[in-house]
Amino acid sequence: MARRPQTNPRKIASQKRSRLTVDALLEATARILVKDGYDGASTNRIAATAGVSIGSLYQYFPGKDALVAGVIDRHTQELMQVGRDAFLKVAAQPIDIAVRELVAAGINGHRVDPKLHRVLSEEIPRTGGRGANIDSVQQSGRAFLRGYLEAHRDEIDIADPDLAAFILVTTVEALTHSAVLRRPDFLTDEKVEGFIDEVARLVLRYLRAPSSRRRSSRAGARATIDA
Amino acid sequence: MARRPQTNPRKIASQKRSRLTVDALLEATARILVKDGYDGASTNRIAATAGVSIGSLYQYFPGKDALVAGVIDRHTQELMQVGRDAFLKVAAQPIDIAVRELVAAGINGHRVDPKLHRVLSEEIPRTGGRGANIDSVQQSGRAFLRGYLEAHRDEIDIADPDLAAFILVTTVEALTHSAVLRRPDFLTDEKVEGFIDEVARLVLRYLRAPSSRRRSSRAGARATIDA
Amino acid sequence: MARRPQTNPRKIASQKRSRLTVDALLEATARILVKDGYDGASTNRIAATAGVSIGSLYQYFPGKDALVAGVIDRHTQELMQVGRDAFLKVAAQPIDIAVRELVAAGINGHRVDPKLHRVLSEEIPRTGGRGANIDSVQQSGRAFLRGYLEAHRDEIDIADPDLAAFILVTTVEALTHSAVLRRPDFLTDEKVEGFIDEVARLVLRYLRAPSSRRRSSRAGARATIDA
Amino acid sequence: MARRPQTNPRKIASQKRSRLTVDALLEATARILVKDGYDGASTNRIAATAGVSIGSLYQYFPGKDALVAGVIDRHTQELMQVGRDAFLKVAAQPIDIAVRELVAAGINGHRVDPKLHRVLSEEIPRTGGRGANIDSVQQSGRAFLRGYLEAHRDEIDIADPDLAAFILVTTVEALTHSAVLRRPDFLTDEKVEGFIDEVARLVLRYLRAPSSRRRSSRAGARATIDA
DNA sequence: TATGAATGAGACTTCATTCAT
DNA sequence: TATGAATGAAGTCTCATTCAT
Repeated sequence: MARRPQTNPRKIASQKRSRLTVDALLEATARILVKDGYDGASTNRIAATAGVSIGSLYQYFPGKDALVAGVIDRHTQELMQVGRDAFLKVAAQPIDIAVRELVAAGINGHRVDPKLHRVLSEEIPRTGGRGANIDSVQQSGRAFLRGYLEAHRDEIDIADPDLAAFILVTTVEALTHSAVLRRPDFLTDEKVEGFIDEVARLVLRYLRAPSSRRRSSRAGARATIDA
Repeated sequence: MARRPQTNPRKIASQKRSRLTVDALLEATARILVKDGYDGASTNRIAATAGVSIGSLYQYFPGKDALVAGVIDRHTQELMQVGRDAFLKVAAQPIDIAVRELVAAGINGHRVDPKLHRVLSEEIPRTGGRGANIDSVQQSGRAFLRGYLEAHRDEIDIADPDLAAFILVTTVEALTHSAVLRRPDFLTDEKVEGFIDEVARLVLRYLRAPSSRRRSSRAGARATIDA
Repeated sequence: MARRPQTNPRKIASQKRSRLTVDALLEATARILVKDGYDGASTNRIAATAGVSIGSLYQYFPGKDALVAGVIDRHTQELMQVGRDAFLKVAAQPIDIAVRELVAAGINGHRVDPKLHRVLSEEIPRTGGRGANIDSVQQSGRAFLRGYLEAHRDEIDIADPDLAAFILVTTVEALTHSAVLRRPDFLTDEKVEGFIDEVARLVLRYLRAPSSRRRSSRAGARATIDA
Repeated sequence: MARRPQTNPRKIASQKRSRLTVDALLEATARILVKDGYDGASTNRIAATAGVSIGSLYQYFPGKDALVAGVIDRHTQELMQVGRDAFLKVAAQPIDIAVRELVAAGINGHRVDPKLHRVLSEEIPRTGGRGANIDSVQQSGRAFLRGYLEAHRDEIDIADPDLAAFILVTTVEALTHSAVLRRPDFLTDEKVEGFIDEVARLVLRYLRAPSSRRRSSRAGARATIDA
């Protein structure tokens, strides 16, 4: 009697609902993480903030760590997108242009959600190993960079691209990260260009073959640094 | 006559006992921190590991954070000692020599107790601001480095020593730290020299005035790098 | 059709469960308070006695004091009910009748749960001010009494009804309280009437205008006291 | 050699010292009790406040309760002294004079150290029974009063002196106590006389034989109340 | 599938008391 | 006799997780 044949739509509806619930939970987790840190984020609070019952939370996530991992994943995806875009953009550019662009991308990456980034990178690692982890961003960056360096190997003076990629990614990451956390004054509108220049200089001088004294870049604005 | 007043010795005796208790607690805290991270370190467990009653723990430390702060302090002292020694040693050396030495010191610093260092630098910031903190090591390094750079300013091509000090300390710290944690293969006996060379190269090329093309030391095997 | 939405019943069911838990906790608190006093009442013990987990206790009460306050509230409600009833009953009665009735009510009030009453009035004030408190019973009694006195002001010789109400309520409360605690012999069946007479005498002589020598009721056996 | 034969003085000295230590401890206990209540009074804190080591505290008192009992004793002695003095003073006085004096004494008793009195009478009883207890003051008062009533039995209209003594002592104690704690406005300089009058009136009307309409008192000041 | 009451291990902390020195 | 470091039972409370409805 009166069985509405809406099984399929219903399913879709519930799938949509699931998605919404999951999103709400991740959103709530991120918000709380930012506001009160890892320890402030209790599952009960996350559920409440998401407007979801604690029971439902456990229906979608096996536990607290899974929620945090989910947030890390989301954040990581965004950062990697920023990185990917930057590398795509500079793939064909000479190194002096490219380096500036990539350093700027590093800073921009840290602007996606700096507070969340701080919590995620400083408070999470915890008892080690398990779960998603922000390091994957660096791994991805390293891979892209190695590709770029190999493609431009005639412009640079590097023996071991693997080592160089490690050094550069680590360096740029650390400098932008550290600046965001400890020297935000370096990133004010009027000083940020100087900061980028300096970091780019560090990188360019490192990469550039001593002989290959500039020649490539088309003297664009400040893009050419007296390295 | 000649009855030496035993008041003082007695006091010293108890002071010694206190000292032992405190040391045992810090030692236990460090050990647990290394083994199970910040969250694994409960005051009960610390007391038990130290072979001390929980009451005694609270006689000397107002809580868990105070213990961790104590451990950070101890570790920080050691690191700063390594740094101080290195700077003293190279104060009068030309930059190419100095840089290698300092980079090596950076790595050595990370060898003091790498696991503890990891925990301390990755898991602690937590609830934020308060208390001792490993950043002070970098601050101290920055100060020393600024001093060195200013003393050797004719050898280098740096506009803003403050910025340069920030960049270099952050960079070297990050590279050695990252290598210890993520690329221990770079630090094996047969490869560590290559790693040091590469980092030194990064630093030297950054610092060196483009014109001041080497002239100083040619001595010391690999000490001079073709930067 | 006709599927009664079970949402509501379910909710009611859980509300019932909550109510049971809360009641069990208050009951346990009262029992322990009576048996071992305020300090004997730990949250753990209360939870255990109530057959409830400590977690549930904290779900409903923010802490020990809240439980005690809950017990006080319950007890207070009962006492005030006794008082209200008594005042209602005597509102239109002449003072000699009324006074006896009210004194009897005072004693009855103390019979509701004398041991609990003792603990509540002697051990609770503690850390002071905050929370429910047994004083409110006296306040309420004072208010009622002031009303009665004003309504019967032609029968009595009182200048300041506020002061008189304070004096009478305090006096009757103290006498019944003290008798319960320290002279239970005054309250045995064969002596209690004498005790009530005596207290009523104290009150009546105090209230009665020296001139208004009885005239009212002569009825009710011992109800009229030769005051 | 050179043994100073001061055994005796030394003993006295140490006895004196003991006395001082005990006093300091009781003093400290009282002070802390007043300032932070029973729960704020920890043995460690008492010892510290007294400038005595915790070990010494236990040399003189078997535990915390003993200290509190000591304080109660001291306070009790003072109160009883006030009571004794008052009864001595009025032993030969007619009741209207005597009652006023005694009520005043009740209030004065509460002025000895009201805060301490509050703590002692409201926070101490605890798990019951054991130790000194402020009730003894009332017992003593009851005894004195019974004596007075018997000596003046021709002035009064009381059947059972035991019951009357109980009623009066309880009443006066409760009224002064309650006024101190809850209606300090009744005890301001300009209102206290009115309060005493009213309480005296309560008492006198209760005691006085209906026929023995004043005659005794020598119309002293306000001493004669229109009862 | 959703709900939220219930659970209980375990974290942190205090404090009366003991005892070696 | 004094000292104060040490003890540890006991208390308060939180929070990840389960499970009956």
